[in-house]
Amino acid sequence: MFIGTTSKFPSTDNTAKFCNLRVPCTCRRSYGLFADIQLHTGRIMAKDIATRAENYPEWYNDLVLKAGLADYSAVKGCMVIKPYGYAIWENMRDVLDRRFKDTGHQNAAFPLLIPKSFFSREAQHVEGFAKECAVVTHYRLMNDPDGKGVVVDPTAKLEEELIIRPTSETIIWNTYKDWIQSYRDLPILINQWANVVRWEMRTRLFLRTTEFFWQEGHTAHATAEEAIAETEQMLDIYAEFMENFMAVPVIKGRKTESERFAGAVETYTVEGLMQDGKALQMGTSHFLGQNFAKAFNVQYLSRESKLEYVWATSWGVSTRMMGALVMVHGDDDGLIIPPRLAPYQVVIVPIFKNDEQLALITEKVNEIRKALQAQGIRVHYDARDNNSPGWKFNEYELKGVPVRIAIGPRDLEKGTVEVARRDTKTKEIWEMATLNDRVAPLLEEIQTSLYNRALKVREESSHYADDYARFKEIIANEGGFVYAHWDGTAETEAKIKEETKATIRCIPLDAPEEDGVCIYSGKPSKQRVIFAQAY
RNA sequence: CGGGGUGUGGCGCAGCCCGGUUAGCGCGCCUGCUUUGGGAGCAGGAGGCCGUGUGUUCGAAUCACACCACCCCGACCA
Repeated sequence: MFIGTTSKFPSTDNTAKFCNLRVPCTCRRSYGLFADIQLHTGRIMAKDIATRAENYPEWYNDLVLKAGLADYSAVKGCMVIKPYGYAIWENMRDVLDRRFKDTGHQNAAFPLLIPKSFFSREAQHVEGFAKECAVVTHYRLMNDPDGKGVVVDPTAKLEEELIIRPTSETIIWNTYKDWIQSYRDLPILINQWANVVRWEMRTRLFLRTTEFFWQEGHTAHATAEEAIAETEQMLDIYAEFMENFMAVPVIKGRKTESERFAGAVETYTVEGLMQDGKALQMGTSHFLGQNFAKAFNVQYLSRESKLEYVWATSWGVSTRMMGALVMVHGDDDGLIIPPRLAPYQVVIVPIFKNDEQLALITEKVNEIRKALQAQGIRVHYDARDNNSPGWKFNEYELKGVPVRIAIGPRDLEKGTVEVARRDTKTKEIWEMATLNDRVAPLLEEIQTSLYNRALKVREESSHYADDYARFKEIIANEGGFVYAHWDGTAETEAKIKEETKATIRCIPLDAPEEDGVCIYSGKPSKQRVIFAQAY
């Protein structure tokens, strides 16, 4: 399953064999797409989270809020990313940042505020972002002359209004203009980790918020070929990250003209499929051609002493990936964080009756913890005495910690521990002495298993449709990706969107050539594209 | 921007129709004791300008008007 890079964990042939102890009193109904059907027992739900089958959007919200990833803020459309959620984002960020640097990119920081006039330079770009820009018009407040509070000082109106960046192409190209004179200045390979603001009508935690965090890479090249290669390279890095670290299978493809980034010549995308059968665009990489170079007059002298416009790319992934992580792996008991991104890969819960017992257990745990940490495993020991072990078990399941180790007096006597894995909800007893050799392979096994499970769900939710009636039926009833022929026109795409709410997620890069006819217009087509309803 | 909903201790809610003791319940929190191998029990305790403003009234969480905020559903988007 892993494309490319070698595993951070030792490779595993030591597949842990878990006895399949079902937890009594679970009351979650299994979501239909999963094989491990659990019957609803009718008990009141202790965790008080919606099930996926009942109400998927509510389930998603419950998980984000109750697992402590994020919270609503006092500001409409904006959220607070809480420490546990931010820790996952940091792990994502660190992996990607390493990839970027390994491929020659450097980080930099550009202004949050962009002069309004910059936006009018590239026609497509303005059109795409005009409707969702926050505008700064004044620079000073004053005491309200009529009483309490403060008001905007009307005399402090800005000469030129400033836009809070919805993306940074304009300010960056305005800057690159001064950095580039000769082919010797190229390529410029820069990334920035930043927040951006897009004034959306409707928001959803992580998936669509007014302010969000992301990285945006902006590169300048001497040739179109080189810029296209960069665009593809970054798309590959995203896909590799999503599959190997997020354990989310993605499809790489090109966007149709109507779904393309405002100002791009070509937009590449990585598309994931969520458990409810809706698609999520998880990252994009754009070949910008010379559009921004021309708009900002960025030219260089070539080796042949000719003045040429530079070629550009931009690429980004955002905190939206957090939403994918929740929606692809979570179950009715809570999150399931893939080990490679989990802030805590292992949680150790002591079971004790008194301080003396706890002291003995802690002593043992410290040895275990130290040894695991020496292998680079992130271990959390929860010795709080204000929550029962059962409470902690549920809590860490909600938070999606991949592996839980419980140690009690009986274990101390016998030299054992109870090891539970989150993804399968199974437990078994291990010899304490074997932890060192078995935990890392187990984490790797979970990582692989999560990917395979997600891949299976995606495959089971992928359909072929050869006529429009069947197409509509799939979209309406089953959801998922629908591979279908399309005549290549924006009109057809728009009609289908209007009638079914499904859009063309991408024209997959690896799709075979295949003669067919458009499901809508009946006109000839040479390859299938992927339709789905999307977030 | 249209439609709907909700604002009451940290969280979740009841009370509002039909105005009238000290605004109540669950969770959480604090103290103590007993507990701890799948969300412990008992006892005691702390914590509220009932979203904001104006009005009606002897009296407003409750009635009227206005405002504000957030959430959900649609059109727009990563």
